Amino acid sequence: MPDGPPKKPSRIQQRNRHLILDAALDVFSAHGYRGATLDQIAEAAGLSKPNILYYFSGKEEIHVTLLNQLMETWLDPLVEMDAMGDPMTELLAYVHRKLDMARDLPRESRLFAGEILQGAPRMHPHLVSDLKPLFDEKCAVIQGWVEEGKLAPVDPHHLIFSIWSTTQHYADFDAQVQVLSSDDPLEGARRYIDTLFRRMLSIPTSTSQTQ
Amino acid sequence: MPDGPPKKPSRIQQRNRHLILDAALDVFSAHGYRGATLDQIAEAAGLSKPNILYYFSGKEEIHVTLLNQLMETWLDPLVEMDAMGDPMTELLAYVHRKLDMARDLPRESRLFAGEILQGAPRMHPHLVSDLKPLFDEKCAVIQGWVEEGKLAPVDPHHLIFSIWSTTQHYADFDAQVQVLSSDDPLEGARRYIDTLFRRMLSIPTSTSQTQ
DNA sequence: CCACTTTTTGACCAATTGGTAAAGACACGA
DNA sequence: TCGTGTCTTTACCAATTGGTCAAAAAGTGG
Repeated sequence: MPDGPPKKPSRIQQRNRHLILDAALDVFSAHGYRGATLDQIAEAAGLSKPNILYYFSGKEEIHVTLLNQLMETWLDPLVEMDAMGDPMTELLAYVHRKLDMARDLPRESRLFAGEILQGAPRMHPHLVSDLKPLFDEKCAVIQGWVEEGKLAPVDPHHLIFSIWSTTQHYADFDAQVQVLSSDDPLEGARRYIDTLFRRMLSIPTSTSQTQ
Repeated sequence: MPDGPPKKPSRIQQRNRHLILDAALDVFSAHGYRGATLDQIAEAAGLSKPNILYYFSGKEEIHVTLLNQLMETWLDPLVEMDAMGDPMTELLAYVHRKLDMARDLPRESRLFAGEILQGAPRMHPHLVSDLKPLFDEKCAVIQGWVEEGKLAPVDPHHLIFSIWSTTQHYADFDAQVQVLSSDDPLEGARRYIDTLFRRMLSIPTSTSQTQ
């Protein structure tokens, strides 16, 4: 059963789909799935509502499309962590890449957070098929580093959880961070988080540690 | 202009208001403010929709009531951190109290997270009037501990942010944590987070540290 | 048992919202 | 210029949803 000619998308299609997805990212990340309306997305995109539905079959397809695109971007920093590199260097570089993402892609971070917060109704399959294998693989890498004595003893699973949570916090809880910070928090965050994981993962130099 | 007799709430009023708020906490934390419907809340509470509106003037009042109640509970662990106690003990006890809350009150954690994620539209005043002063006060306490040499040098603001994010992560991102964990993650989390902040805050024993 | 207050319900409404149908505007190659 | 397929809009639903209202039903004190 042939699929028919795939038909490359026209210039206009590319432009409008991109317009819609960008507008939808704004709206979904600000109000959540249920809180977002097609009218809001249409207005933000500068198109009419039926026109939106000419490019996407419905609200859900827009949301799913965003989530799919996001997954790739989201996993990339972890993918880049190299088992062959220096453990401390690789892990700290990963932390900094995640912090860069919280700074540069806060809408994406909030979209992801909102989806997970509500039980990942649309993303659960992706978590199992894409995230889980990568997560397991990188946990094994870290475990290897620990066993080689290149890192202080640490549970890789929770280490990664804490990297995610501390970095994404600055995007997801921005409203709170803004209230509590006088100057731009991101610079301080960078120094603090670097120190946090450096102290967590450093092998004690010498002397006996208490207990 | 007298306020009239305050009229203590009847037994029935207390019971039904409590039923409604508990049901609303379920629904709001699972679907967010916009995603929740009065019908869902009514069904979860075992009451009819008009009956709900007999006890609360509208959807928003229910939400605001929950948020107000929550604020007290939420700040309590931080309030209990005692400037007179031993710094490391106090901070680690605070971390463990926060982790207890993520375990025992996940609905509350998600309600709070959802509100902040969407820019704290209803809670912003509370953040400024309640959270900010407490936060500043406790930051000063921690700063004092650092200056006394009782803790390793650390930015108190980001330290608290990282305590919040690492602990609440287990409630807010539970859907993700569940996918990635084989056994119950909370026990491992407790050990990991304890170690994380212990290493972060410990004064180096002796010897020179590299760099 | 009776008056009186509190609680509960069924019927209803206006606004919002996701989505459709069909006609019209537009682009573009022959 | 014309015709054909692409894109856009206008007008319109049906369902959902927050909320109202008046009347019925339960409590409650005397």
